[in-house]
Amino acid sequence: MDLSGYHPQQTQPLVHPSEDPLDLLTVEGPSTSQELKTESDGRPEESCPVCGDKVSGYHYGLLTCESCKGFFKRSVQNNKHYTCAEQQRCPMNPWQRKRCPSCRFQKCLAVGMRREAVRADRMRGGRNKFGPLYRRDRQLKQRNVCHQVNTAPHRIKMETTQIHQPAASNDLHLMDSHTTDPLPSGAFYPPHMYPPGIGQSGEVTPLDCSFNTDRVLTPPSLPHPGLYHCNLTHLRETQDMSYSHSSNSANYSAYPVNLFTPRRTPTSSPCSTSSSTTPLSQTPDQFQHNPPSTPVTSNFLSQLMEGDQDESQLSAKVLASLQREQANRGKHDCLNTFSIMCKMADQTLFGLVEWSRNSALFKELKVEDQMVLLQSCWSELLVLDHLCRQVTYGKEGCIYLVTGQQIEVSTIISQAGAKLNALVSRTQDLVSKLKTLQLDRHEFVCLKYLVLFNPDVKSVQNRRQVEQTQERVNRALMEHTQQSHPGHSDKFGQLLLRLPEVRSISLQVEEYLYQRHLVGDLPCNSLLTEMLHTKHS
DNA sequence: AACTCAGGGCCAAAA
DNA sequence: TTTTGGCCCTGAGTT
Repeated sequence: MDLSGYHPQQTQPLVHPSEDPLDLLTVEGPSTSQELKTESDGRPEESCPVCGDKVSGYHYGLLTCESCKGFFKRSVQNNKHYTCAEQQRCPMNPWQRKRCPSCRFQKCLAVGMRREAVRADRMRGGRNKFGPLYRRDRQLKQRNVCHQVNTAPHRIKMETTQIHQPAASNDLHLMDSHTTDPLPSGAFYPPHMYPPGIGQSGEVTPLDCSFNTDRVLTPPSLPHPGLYHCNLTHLRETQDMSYSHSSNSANYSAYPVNLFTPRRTPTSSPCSTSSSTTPLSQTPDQFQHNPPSTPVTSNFLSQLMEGDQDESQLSAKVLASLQREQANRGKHDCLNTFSIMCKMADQTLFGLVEWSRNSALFKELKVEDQMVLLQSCWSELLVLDHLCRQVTYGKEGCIYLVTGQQIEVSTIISQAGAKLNALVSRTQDLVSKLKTLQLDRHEFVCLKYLVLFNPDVKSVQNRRQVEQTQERVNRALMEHTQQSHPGHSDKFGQLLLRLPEVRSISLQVEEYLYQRHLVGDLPCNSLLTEMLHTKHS
């Protein structure tokens, strides 16, 4: 047993800016984040993502040690059901892995080991269906090692490709983009370039999956120990994290390490969705409503509005990302609906993190406080962002996606499971209430700030500063609502009353996503997954 | 045909 | 007695 190199929290991210087509296949799939060391002969020597022991080869979808291979095999073959005597947070290392089979098995699943790879017929020998992916993964690793040797340290780690199972039934249809969409999707995709499953204007595009039953296999190598028990404190320590990589690769593994790294120039981020200079003509009329305000409030509100996300840019970015993902997969290997939704959410989340990072108020905080605040409210921001989109663009009975596409709520209800249905219903109820309140862009931005600057978050160091900012935003929101809707004296109070519901929905979203993650449905190494892990670790 | 390597089985050791 | 984990066998896929 070689533990000399076991450092669960330390990963050496790499980047491999090759022009090799293989790179295109790798850029958006879940990454291989297992720790990667280099032996003297240049072969990669990795630690098991479950327990950190020495890897013996690819087993059931990813590189693991012999011990976890055997454990996983026995657990699946014997249909074991373990129960954790603690709080399902047992430490997993070579010395303690035997203590709690429940946590061990959960972690096996969480890091991406595949039940399907354990043969029901118990036939020995031969190769499984993951063979080509193991090979590709290995090639990438090898190249990463070479590149790591030849280039500077602290780069973004290469990713592996995703593999696909035959499409499930229960097709879900996406409706075409809205007629008043901020970004006509057709403008970005000539017909022949349209990724399968991504609707084009005027078409009804089937997606080969359902919310409930679809399963796309995760890649052979998934998260690393540092991800499973991650905290994001390593983010700010990482140097030389170039944002530019996400422009052509949307490298998910790049997100976490990039979040709190100072950017070289304000314009260097292709992912930036901020656009104080973006013409408002791209936004709906209701968002252009800019009532007269007192100079003080007006200035502060203007400050808050700076860097507000531009829907068209975000939409373009997400669409482009999905297109790349699908192009990398080939026409017979479509993303399923749930994966598409996750990727949309992931991109949106990245945009929200960018938004906060661009905020002058947020930048005044210590990096540590920025991290804990974002870790605390990311799902609320996502929910608010979704609500804002529905109130602004959504039609009755439809859910408007960040890409400009729409899904009929009835379609979702008919195909999704109970939990997702409950979530959709709750959210749609809230959308109705907010539509009644006629929220404008300023008010949504204020709500986002109120959620972000939450002085109640544990371990905030400069609580006073957070509190003061929240109070300022609160005041600005109050004055704005009074001035913009003088006939609606209680609008301010009504808005604040919606926040607990936002909070509650966001927690439900987190719970739902985490459960799907545990069964391997969530794309690994997304910012989404990272945030989920941070909260659950 | 030889080689590769991932899944399965075996069994001594550990719990 | 059950579980673990290292080692070896098997055989489909690759060279």
